[in-house]
Amino acid sequence: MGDCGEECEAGALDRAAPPSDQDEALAQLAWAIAHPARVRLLRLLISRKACVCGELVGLMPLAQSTVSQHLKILKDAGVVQGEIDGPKVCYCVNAAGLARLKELVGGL
Amino acid sequence: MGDCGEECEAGALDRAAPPSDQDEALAQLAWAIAHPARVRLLRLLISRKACVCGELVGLMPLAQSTVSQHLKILKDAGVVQGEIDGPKVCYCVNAAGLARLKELVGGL
DNA sequence: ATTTGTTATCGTCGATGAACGATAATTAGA
DNA sequence: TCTAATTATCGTTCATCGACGATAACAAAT
Repeated sequence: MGDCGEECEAGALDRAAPPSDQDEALAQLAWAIAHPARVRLLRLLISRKACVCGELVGLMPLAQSTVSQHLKILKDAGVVQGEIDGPKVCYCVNAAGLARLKELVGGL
Repeated sequence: MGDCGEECEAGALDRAAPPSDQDEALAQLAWAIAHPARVRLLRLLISRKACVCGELVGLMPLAQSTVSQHLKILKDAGVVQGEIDGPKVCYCVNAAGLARLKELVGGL
């Protein structure tokens, strides 16, 4: 499994450096999908099984306000996007945000 | 950007289904890296700039107990692995866990 | 203008996260 | 055995999350 055999000492590296922007960006994106409900919402939007908020609510075992909160979190993180469509709101994936998430995770 | 133009209605899908195992697994892994300090720790271990807990502490602007907690979280999530090496503990990446994270995120 | 339907926000509550200092546990060496 | 060094755990404090019901905000139709 893990190969911790050889000693590996810290090279010349900033001592106690503050978190880098990349670290913060990844942490923020990861946090957006760090909840089963949000993962589910994201998957539903990706598969385009549903777009309108009301439909999403119907597919989740959660109250409308709770789903709205989760959608807001996904939106604030830039993973999801919402367009007003009459009295309803049609959510869809923000391709750029999702790509960035994949890129940052893949680049680990 | 987003193409929310066409209507997409929900097909035949379980109403209010509980979160699937995959959703929970991804959420759990994502949560492990949903904090800048943990991302940084993971990056340090990936680049093998440091393995021993003490060195990691020296590279973070956090108390020893806090770093230990974050390492425990990463370990519990299966992203990191620790082997006892004398009085010290040598941490290293759990390749399988990291691969699973990448796989789940990439599969979105 | 009023009503109806849809979504966002507010306020609250219980649970959990994040940080720290202090202390225990463990191991190697004197 | 006792000490020194390293790491994990405990207990506390403050802040934030997650969930809900209730209510406000908004658009369309009557």
